[in-house]
Amino acid sequence: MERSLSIGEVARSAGVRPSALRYYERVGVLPSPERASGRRRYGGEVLHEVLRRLAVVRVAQQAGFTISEIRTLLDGFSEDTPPSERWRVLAQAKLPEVEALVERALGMKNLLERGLRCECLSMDDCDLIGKGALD
Amino acid sequence: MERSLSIGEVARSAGVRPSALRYYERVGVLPSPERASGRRRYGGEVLHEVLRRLAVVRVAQQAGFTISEIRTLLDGFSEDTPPSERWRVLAQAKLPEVEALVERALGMKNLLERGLRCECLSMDDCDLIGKGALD
DNA sequence: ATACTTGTTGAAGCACGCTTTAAGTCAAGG
DNA sequence: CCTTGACTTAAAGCGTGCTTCAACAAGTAT
Repeated sequence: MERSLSIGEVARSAGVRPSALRYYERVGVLPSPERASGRRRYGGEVLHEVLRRLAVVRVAQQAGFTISEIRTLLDGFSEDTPPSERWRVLAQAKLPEVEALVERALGMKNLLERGLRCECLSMDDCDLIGKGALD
Repeated sequence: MERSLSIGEVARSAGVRPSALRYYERVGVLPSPERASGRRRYGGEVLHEVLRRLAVVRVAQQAGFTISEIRTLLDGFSEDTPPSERWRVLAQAKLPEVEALVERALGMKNLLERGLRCECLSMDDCDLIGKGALD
Protein backbone atom coordinates (compact mmCIF):
# COMPACT_ATOMS: atom_id res chain seq x y z
CA MET A 1 0.00 0.00 0.00
CA GLU A 2 1.28 3.33 -1.15
CA ARG A 3 1.39 6.16 1.34
CA SER A 4 -0.65 9.09 0.21
CA LEU A 5 -1.43 12.54 1.55
CA SER A 6 -4.72 14.18 2.43
CA ILE A 7 -5.65 17.54 0.95
CA GLY A 8 -4.71 19.23 4.20
CA GLU A 9 -1.26 17.68 4.17
CA VAL A 10 -0.60 18.63 0.57
CA ALA A 11 -1.86 22.12 1.30
CA ARG A 12 0.42 22.51 4.28
CA SER A 13 3.45 21.19 2.48
CA ALA A 14 2.79 23.48 -0.46
CA GLY A 15 1.92 26.49 1.64
CA VAL A 16 -1.58 27.03 0.29
CA ARG A 17 -5.05 26.46 1.71
CA PRO A 18 -7.06 23.35 0.97
CA SER A 19 -9.70 25.57 -0.61
CA ALA A 20 -7.11 26.76 -3.10
CA LEU A 21 -6.29 23.18 -4.07
CA ARG A 22 -9.96 22.40 -4.60
CA TYR A 23 -10.28 25.58 -6.64
CA TYR A 24 -7.27 24.72 -8.81
CA GLU A 25 -8.69 21.30 -9.39
CA ARG A 26 -12.07 22.71 -10.36
CA VAL A 27 -10.61 25.11 -12.91
CA GLY A 28 -8.37 22.48 -14.41
CA VAL A 29 -4.97 23.55 -13.15
CA LEU A 30 -4.55 20.44 -11.01
CA PRO A 31 -5.52 16.86 -11.83
CA SER A 32 -8.36 15.23 -9.94
CA PRO A 33 -6.84 12.70 -7.53
CA GLU A 34 -8.46 9.42 -6.53
CA ARG A 35 -11.02 9.52 -3.74
CA ALA A 36 -11.05 7.20 -0.75
CA SER A 37 -14.46 7.40 0.92
CA GLY A 38 -15.02 10.56 -1.01
CA ARG A 39 -11.80 12.19 0.14
CA ARG A 40 -8.93 13.17 -2.09
CA ARG A 41 -5.82 11.03 -1.72
CA TYR A 42 -2.64 12.37 -3.24
CA GLY A 43 -0.05 9.67 -3.82
CA GLY A 44 2.58 8.43 -6.23
CA GLU A 45 2.68 10.09 -9.61
CA VAL A 46 -0.34 12.29 -8.95
CA LEU A 47 1.26 13.75 -5.86
CA HIS A 48 4.41 14.47 -7.78
CA GLU A 49 2.48 16.07 -10.60
CA VAL A 50 0.44 18.18 -8.22
CA LEU A 51 3.53 19.53 -6.49
CA ARG A 52 5.22 20.20 -9.81
CA ARG A 53 2.19 22.12 -11.01
CA LEU A 54 1.88 24.06 -7.80
CA ALA A 55 5.48 25.18 -8.19
CA VAL A 56 4.68 26.41 -11.70
CA VAL A 57 1.54 28.15 -10.45
CA ARG A 58 3.58 30.01 -7.87
CA VAL A 59 6.18 31.35 -10.28
CA ALA A 60 3.66 32.10 -12.97
CA GLN A 61 1.55 34.07 -10.52
CA GLN A 62 4.58 36.03 -9.41
CA ALA A 63 5.14 36.82 -13.06
CA GLY A 64 1.62 38.18 -13.33
CA PHE A 65 -0.05 35.38 -15.23
CA THR A 66 -3.74 34.75 -14.66
CA ILE A 67 -5.13 31.34 -13.85
CA SER A 68 -6.32 30.92 -17.37
CA GLU A 69 -2.89 31.73 -18.74
CA ILE A 70 -1.36 29.28 -16.30
CA ARG A 71 -3.73 26.63 -17.58
CA THR A 72 -2.44 27.35 -21.06
CA LEU A 73 1.14 27.23 -19.84
CA LEU A 74 0.51 23.81 -18.33
CA ASP A 75 -1.78 22.19 -20.85
CA GLY A 76 -2.09 24.40 -23.89
CA PHE A 77 0.84 23.08 -25.89
CA SER A 78 1.70 19.87 -27.65
CA GLU A 79 3.38 17.56 -25.20
CA ASP A 80 6.78 17.78 -26.79
CA THR A 81 6.96 21.54 -26.42
CA PRO A 82 9.66 22.25 -23.82
CA PRO A 83 8.81 24.49 -20.87
CA SER A 84 11.25 27.14 -22.02
CA GLU A 85 9.32 27.58 -25.22
CA ARG A 86 5.92 27.53 -23.56
CA TRP A 87 7.09 30.25 -21.24
CA ARG A 88 8.58 32.27 -24.07
CA VAL A 89 5.34 32.32 -25.99
CA LEU A 90 3.27 33.44 -23.04
CA ALA A 91 5.85 35.77 -21.58
CA GLN A 92 6.23 37.64 -24.82
CA ALA A 93 2.51 38.27 -24.85
CA LYS A 94 2.54 39.27 -21.20
CA LEU A 95 5.51 41.59 -21.22
CA PRO A 96 3.86 44.67 -22.74
CA GLU A 97 1.05 44.33 -20.27
CA VAL A 98 3.45 44.19 -17.34
CA GLU A 99 5.51 47.03 -18.72
CA ALA A 100 2.33 49.10 -18.89
CA LEU A 101 1.69 48.22 -15.29
CA VAL A 102 5.18 49.37 -14.32
CA GLU A 103 4.56 52.65 -16.12
CA ARG A 104 1.22 53.18 -14.45
CA ALA A 105 2.72 52.49 -11.07
CA LEU A 106 5.64 54.83 -11.68
CA GLY A 107 3.17 57.46 -12.83
CA MET A 108 1.26 57.12 -9.59
CA LYS A 109 4.42 57.42 -7.55
CA ASN A 110 5.46 60.48 -9.48
CA LEU A 111 2.10 62.14 -9.08
CA LEU A 112 2.02 61.44 -5.36
CA GLU A 113 5.47 62.92 -4.93
CA ARG A 114 4.75 65.98 -7.01
CA GLY A 115 1.74 66.52 -4.78
CA LEU A 116 3.92 66.31 -1.70
CA ARG A 117 5.85 69.28 -2.99
CA CYS A 118 2.72 71.20 -3.88
CA GLU A 119 1.92 74.43 -2.08
CA CYS A 120 -1.43 75.24 -3.63
CA LEU A 121 -3.95 76.87 -1.36
CA SER A 122 -6.89 76.15 -3.62
CA MET A 123 -7.64 73.12 -5.74
CA ASP A 124 -8.48 75.33 -8.69
CA ASP A 125 -5.01 76.81 -8.89
CA CYS A 126 -3.15 73.55 -8.54
CA ASP A 127 -1.25 72.63 -11.66
CA LEU A 128 -1.69 68.97 -10.82
CA ILE A 129 -5.40 69.29 -11.25
CA GLY A 130 -5.61 72.06 -13.80
CA LYS A 131 -7.57 70.71 -16.75
CA GLY A 132 -5.46 67.74 -17.73
CA ALA A 133 -2.15 69.60 -17.49
CA LEU A 134 -0.64 66.55 -15.88
CA ASP A 135 -0.56 64.12 -18.76
CA MET B 1 -33.49 81.90 -15.39
CA GLU B 2 -30.19 80.18 -14.94
CA ARG B 3 -29.03 77.80 -17.61
CA SER B 4 -28.27 74.40 -16.24
CA LEU B 5 -26.99 71.14 -17.66
CA SER B 6 -28.51 67.67 -17.73
CA ILE B 7 -26.55 64.69 -16.44
CA GLY B 8 -25.75 63.68 -20.00
CA GLU B 9 -24.31 67.09 -20.78
CA VAL B 10 -22.20 67.17 -17.65
CA ALA B 11 -21.01 63.65 -18.38
CA ARG B 12 -20.01 64.52 -21.91
CA SER B 13 -18.20 67.67 -20.89
CA ALA B 14 -16.35 65.81 -18.16
CA GLY B 15 -15.60 62.76 -20.25
CA VAL B 16 -17.35 60.24 -18.03
CA ARG B 17 -20.55 58.26 -18.31
CA PRO B 18 -23.78 59.37 -16.69
CA SER B 19 -23.76 56.16 -14.69
CA ALA B 20 -20.43 57.21 -13.18
CA LEU B 21 -21.90 60.55 -12.11
CA ARG B 22 -24.83 58.79 -10.44
CA TYR B 23 -22.44 56.42 -8.79
CA TYR B 24 -20.23 59.24 -7.47
CA GLU B 25 -23.29 60.98 -6.13
CA ARG B 26 -24.48 57.82 -4.41
CA VAL B 27 -21.17 57.22 -2.68
CA GLY B 28 -20.86 60.83 -1.58
CA VAL B 29 -18.13 62.07 -3.89
CA LEU B 30 -20.46 64.47 -5.69
CA PRO B 31 -23.22 66.65 -4.24
CA SER B 32 -26.83 65.86 -5.03
CA PRO B 33 -28.07 68.50 -7.48
CA GLU B 34 -31.63 69.80 -7.59
CA ARG B 35 -34.18 67.78 -9.51
CA ALA B 36 -36.59 69.19 -12.08
CA SER B 37 -39.35 66.66 -12.67
CA GLY B 38 -37.13 64.09 -11.06
CA ARG B 39 -34.15 64.84 -13.27
CA ARG B 40 -30.84 66.20 -12.11
CA ARG B 41 -30.14 69.78 -13.11
CA TYR B 42 -26.58 71.00 -12.73
CA GLY B 43 -26.34 74.76 -12.60
CA GLY B 44 -24.58 77.66 -10.94
CA GLU B 45 -22.46 76.83 -7.95
CA VAL B 46 -23.35 73.15 -7.95
CA LEU B 47 -22.17 72.75 -11.52
CA HIS B 48 -18.93 74.43 -10.67
CA GLU B 49 -18.46 72.28 -7.60
CA VAL B 50 -19.20 69.11 -9.54
CA LEU B 51 -16.65 69.92 -12.20
CA ARG B 52 -14.07 70.85 -9.59
CA ARG B 53 -14.62 67.57 -7.80
CA LEU B 54 -14.50 65.56 -11.00
CA ALA B 55 -11.11 67.09 -11.75
CA VAL B 56 -9.89 66.02 -8.33
CA VAL B 57 -11.33 62.54 -8.83
CA ARG B 58 -9.41 62.18 -12.07
CA VAL B 59 -6.03 63.13 -10.64
CA ALA B 60 -6.55 61.20 -7.45
CA GLN B 61 -7.46 58.09 -9.41
CA GLN B 62 -4.35 58.45 -11.53
CA ALA B 63 -2.40 58.61 -8.30
CA GLY B 64 -3.94 55.32 -7.21
CA PHE B 65 -6.39 56.56 -4.60
CA THR B 66 -9.57 54.57 -4.04
CA ILE B 67 -13.01 56.14 -4.05
CA SER B 68 -13.11 56.08 -0.30
CA GLU B 69 -9.77 57.83 -0.05
CA ILE B 70 -10.98 60.41 -2.55
CA ARG B 71 -14.00 61.02 -0.37
CA THR B 72 -11.64 61.69 2.51
CA LEU B 73 -9.54 63.95 0.34
CA LEU B 74 -12.62 65.97 -0.54
CA ASP B 75 -14.59 65.98 2.69
CA GLY B 76 -12.52 64.44 5.45
CA PHE B 77 -10.74 67.54 6.66
CA SER B 78 -11.72 70.71 8.45
CA GLU B 79 -12.75 73.27 5.89
CA ASP B 80 -9.74 75.48 6.42
CA THR B 81 -7.29 72.73 5.60
CA PRO B 82 -5.65 73.66 2.29
CA PRO B 83 -5.63 71.12 -0.55
CA SER B 84 -1.86 70.82 -0.43
CA GLU B 85 -2.02 69.58 3.14
CA ARG B 86 -4.93 67.23 2.51
CA TRP B 87 -2.98 65.71 -0.33
CA ARG B 88 0.17 65.46 1.74
CA VAL B 89 -1.54 63.50 4.46
CA LEU B 90 -3.12 61.02 2.12
CA ALA B 91 -0.18 60.78 -0.26
CA GLN B 92 2.21 59.96 2.52
CA ALA B 93 0.00 57.08 3.52
CA LYS B 94 -0.36 55.95 -0.07
CA LEU B 95 3.26 56.15 -1.14
CA PRO B 96 4.53 52.93 0.45
CA GLU B 97 1.62 51.09 -1.10
CA VAL B 98 2.40 52.44 -4.53
CA GLU B 99 6.09 51.79 -4.10
CA ALA B 100 5.26 48.20 -3.27
CA LEU B 101 3.21 48.05 -6.44
CA VAL B 102 6.14 49.35 -8.45
CA GLU B 103 8.35 46.67 -6.93
CA ARG B 104 5.86 43.93 -7.63
CA ALA B 105 5.54 45.07 -11.21
CA LEU B 106 9.29 45.27 -11.69
CA GLY B 107 9.58 41.80 -10.18
CA MET B 108 7.10 40.47 -12.70
CA LYS B 109 8.95 42.08 -15.56
CA ASN B 110 12.23 40.67 -14.33
CA LEU B 111 10.83 37.19 -13.96
CA LEU B 112 9.26 37.27 -17.41
CA GLU B 113 12.56 38.35 -18.94
CA ARG B 114 14.60 35.81 -17.07
CA GLY B 115 12.21 33.21 -18.42
CA LEU B 116 12.74 34.45 -21.96
CA ARG B 117 16.41 33.60 -21.60
CA CYS B 118 15.69 30.22 -20.06
CA GLU B 119 16.74 27.07 -21.90
CA CYS B 120 15.35 24.44 -19.56
CA LEU B 121 13.97 21.34 -21.19
CA SER B 122 12.07 20.22 -18.12
CA MET B 123 10.17 22.23 -15.56
CA ASP B 124 11.84 20.35 -12.76
CA ASP B 125 15.30 21.50 -13.71
CA CYS B 126 14.40 25.12 -14.21
CA ASP B 127 16.01 27.39 -11.67
CA LEU B 128 13.09 29.76 -11.96
CA ILE B 129 10.80 27.15 -10.52
CA GLY B 130 13.17 25.19 -8.36
CA LYS B 131 11.69 25.15 -4.87
CA GLY B 132 11.53 28.84 -4.12
CA ALA B 133 15.00 29.56 -5.48
CA LEU B 134 13.62 32.68 -7.09
CA ASP B 135 12.87 34.82 -4.11
C1' DA C 1 -21.12 5.54 22.07
C1' DT C 2 -19.79 10.13 21.28
C1' DA C 3 -17.34 14.04 20.32
C1' DC C 4 -13.79 16.10 17.51
C1' DT C 5 -11.32 16.78 13.36
C1' DT C 6 -11.05 16.76 8.75
C1' DG C 7 -12.98 16.11 4.78
C1' DT C 8 -17.00 16.51 0.90
C1' DT C 9 -20.18 19.44 -2.30
C1' DG C 10 -22.48 23.49 -4.42
C1' DA C 11 -23.45 28.08 -3.86
C1' DA C 12 -22.64 32.40 -2.27
C1' DG C 13 -19.48 36.13 -0.74
C1' DC C 14 -15.58 39.56 -1.00
C1' DA C 15 -13.06 43.67 -2.95
C1' DC C 16 -13.58 47.66 -6.38
C1' DG C 17 -15.53 50.82 -9.51
C1' DC C 18 -18.48 51.20 -12.15
C1' DT C 19 -22.05 49.32 -15.95
C1' DT C 20 -26.14 47.22 -17.16
C1' DT C 21 -30.84 45.86 -16.70
C1' DA C 22 -35.66 46.33 -15.61
C1' DA C 23 -39.47 48.99 -15.21
C1' DG C 24 -41.18 53.27 -15.30
C1' DT C 25 -41.54 58.83 -16.05
C1' DC C 26 -41.44 62.93 -18.68
C1' DA C 27 -40.98 66.53 -22.43
C1' DA C 28 -40.50 67.69 -27.07
C1' DG C 29 -41.22 66.73 -32.06
C1' DG C 30 -44.00 64.95 -35.96
C1' DC D 1 -51.78 61.35 -30.07
C1' DC D 2 -47.89 58.87 -30.01
C1' DT D 3 -43.17 57.79 -30.66
C1' DT D 4 -38.54 58.86 -29.45
C1' DG D 5 -34.91 59.83 -26.45
C1' DA D 6 -33.02 61.06 -22.26
C1' DC D 7 -33.80 60.49 -17.81
C1' DT D 8 -35.22 58.08 -12.93
C1' DT D 9 -34.58 54.17 -9.33
C1' DA D 10 -33.08 49.82 -7.11
C1' DA D 11 -30.83 45.81 -7.90
C1' DA D 12 -27.96 42.79 -10.17
C1' DG D 13 -23.74 41.86 -12.93
C1' DC D 14 -18.68 41.86 -14.18
C1' DG D 15 -13.73 40.18 -13.55
C1' DT D 16 -10.30 37.69 -10.62
C1' DG D 17 -8.85 34.30 -7.31
C1' DC D 18 -9.93 32.43 -4.07
C1' DT D 19 -12.63 31.94 0.83
C1' DT D 20 -16.52 30.95 3.38
C1' DC D 21 -20.84 28.90 4.40
C1' DA D 22 -24.26 25.26 4.92
C1' DA D 23 -25.24 20.68 5.44
C1' DC D 24 -23.50 16.47 5.70
C1' DA D 25 -20.04 12.16 6.01
C1' DA D 26 -16.39 9.52 7.87
C1' DG D 27 -12.21 8.31 10.51
C1' DT D 28 -9.96 8.83 15.15
C1' DA D 29 -9.65 9.61 20.10
C1' DT D 30 -11.79 9.18 24.57
